[in-house]
Amino acid sequence: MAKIDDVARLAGVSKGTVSNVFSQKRATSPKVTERVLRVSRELNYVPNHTARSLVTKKTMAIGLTIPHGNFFFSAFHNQFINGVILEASTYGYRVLLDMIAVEEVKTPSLASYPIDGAIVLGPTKEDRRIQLLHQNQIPFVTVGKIMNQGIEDVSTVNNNNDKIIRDICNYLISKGHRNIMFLNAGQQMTVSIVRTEAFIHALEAHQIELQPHMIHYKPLIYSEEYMRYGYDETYNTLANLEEKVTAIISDDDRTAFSAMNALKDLGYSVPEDISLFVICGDLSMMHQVTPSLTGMDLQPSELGVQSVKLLMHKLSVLEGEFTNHWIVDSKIVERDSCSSV
Amino acid sequence: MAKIDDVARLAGVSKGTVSNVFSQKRATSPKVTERVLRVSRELNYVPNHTARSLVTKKTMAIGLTIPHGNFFFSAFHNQFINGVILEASTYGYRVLLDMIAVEEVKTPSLASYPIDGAIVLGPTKEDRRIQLLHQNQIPFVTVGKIMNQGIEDVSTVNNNNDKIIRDICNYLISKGHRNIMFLNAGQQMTVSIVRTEAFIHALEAHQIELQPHMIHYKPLIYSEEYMRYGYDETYNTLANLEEKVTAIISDDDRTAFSAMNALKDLGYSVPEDISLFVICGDLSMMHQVTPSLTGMDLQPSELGVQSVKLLMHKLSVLEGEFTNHWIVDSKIVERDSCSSV
DNA sequence: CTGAAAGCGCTTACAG
DNA sequence: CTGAAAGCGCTTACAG
Repeated sequence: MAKIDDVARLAGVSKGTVSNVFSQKRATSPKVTERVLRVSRELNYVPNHTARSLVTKKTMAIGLTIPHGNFFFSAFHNQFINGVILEASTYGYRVLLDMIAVEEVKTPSLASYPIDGAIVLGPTKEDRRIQLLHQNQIPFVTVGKIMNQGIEDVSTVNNNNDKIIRDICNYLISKGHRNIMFLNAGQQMTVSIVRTEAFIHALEAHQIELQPHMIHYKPLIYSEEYMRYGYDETYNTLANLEEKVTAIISDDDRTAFSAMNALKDLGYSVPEDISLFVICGDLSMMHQVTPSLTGMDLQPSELGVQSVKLLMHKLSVLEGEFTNHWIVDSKIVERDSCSSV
Repeated sequence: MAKIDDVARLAGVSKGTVSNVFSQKRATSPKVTERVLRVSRELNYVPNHTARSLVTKKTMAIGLTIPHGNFFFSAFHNQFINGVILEASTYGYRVLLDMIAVEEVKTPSLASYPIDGAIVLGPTKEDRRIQLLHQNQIPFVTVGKIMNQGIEDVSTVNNNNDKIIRDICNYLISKGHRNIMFLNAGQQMTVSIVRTEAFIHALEAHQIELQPHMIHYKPLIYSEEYMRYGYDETYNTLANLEEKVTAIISDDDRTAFSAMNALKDLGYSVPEDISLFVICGDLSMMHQVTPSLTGMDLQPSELGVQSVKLLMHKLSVLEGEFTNHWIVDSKIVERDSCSSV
């Protein structure tokens, strides 16, 4: 690989000048620019990214930290990541994918983390990733609320999960449902905690008392229960509960399908006997299946874009004012899986 | 951030020694090791990754290049990426996600690409990404066959797509199907080309002549047709074709759902009237829906693991012999969507 | 087992 | 607009 000295020598200029034609930080005369570029092309020269990083102290990469161990990509995450990559590339940033154990204390890494900033997906209570980032003074933004971290003023991009659950509950209650089962996300995620509170409040607002066994949490991904989540909860709850459940709120499409299977085995059909609402599902899945599934549009791609934007502000690559807490809109998309009782 | 000089001074040793206790490349006495480690902890010191990279000429990152523009993560890709990340972390490697335009000639990047090697997902004919990698002398392995690249001896990890299609066809033909429609992947992908050939051969082997309009290709992702792929092809073909289609092979679960919607609108049911086979779908989706979908297990996670292993061999981090072409097994998983005619 | 010194390939004040 | 020189924070022969 040709290096800057080779180009400088052959073009008859100094290294500094070669550097400038590539970085564009100082103007170079047209003649010199053209000559340097030509020589560079001949030698197949391209500035060494690492050497540049060492002096600029920028890696031009952001980390996307995905909770490892209790997580699996869903359509939501796919779209989110698409948004992140596309937006990051706008600023010349690349995306480093990283799974960090949320809880286990691993042996500290042997070297500093080669990123300028990070995006933390799906924070949990007392999330270790956040502690690590904070400790290493790496700017970051979380996608989702943080809790119990003892860190001030963390930048966050998020849906309004409180409002989402209230909207869903009001939607179902307005259709006459009063016995609503909630298949929530994993218990360790802060989003689940927010949702549960909102769920209880929404019911209370309509004088509905929360029945036991009406809120369930997604098991850890590698557990035996994981693959049966949705089915077991639905089957057991509907088979045993005194009061009849008439609506189910499901965290994602997979869980919804699983629940529908249980309903089928119990002899119920959707939406005639039971209404089904999916919070976070693949749009094309949701409308392709029968019945098509009513759900929320969370704008995952927009969440990705906004989290990159916020991070770029923190890294001062984006100028101007910004809010530390950005909310991405969401709205109900009605399809065929919810009906009135 | 503390640097190696600070630690060396405070611990009363040379920088070289500090370097050695962290890199473990040369032994250090217990006393010195302990002292250096203690000081490092006090100063919150961790070796600078970039500085190290500059001299070792290793970034300890591999790139995962995803075709941009005509691509969307599916469950297959999720599991694949999971395999890649997990296996890569075994060797201390991180994964840089990258979407490179497959065809457009973008302005050349302003700096070298900070990866030691790359994995190319879903190669197309005359794939630009492969040319770029080859040109920049970055070791890479493709997941999928390459065609028309003019490059010798490219390392490849792949399913045996020829065998997969033959197996599927034989499976369907053994159930009496002779009019089989094939909803293939995107036309530009090499996998589609291999599959189409195999499809034709499999039919020929049973003296079945390929009817027109029996092979379709997935449109580019941002096209208007994309969202209707599966539905339109199924509807139009079944409504207009003289001979009745009795089985459909679908590239993925999304397309299968789409096709099922068309079948419903046409008054056909699966598997009574039409059999449906999914090549590459989300296992949990496949068995959660009704009817559960018969399909192939492609072992995407294993594909990810093996492509990292092969790349590590090329980077000489893994010793010993290796084959340049690794095939990952696949097998039919029977569920409820295929029946005999 | 340890140290002193050169060097990895750039960028960046500084000077002109 | 350009150049000479120092320096980014490490690792690595070389020597002992």
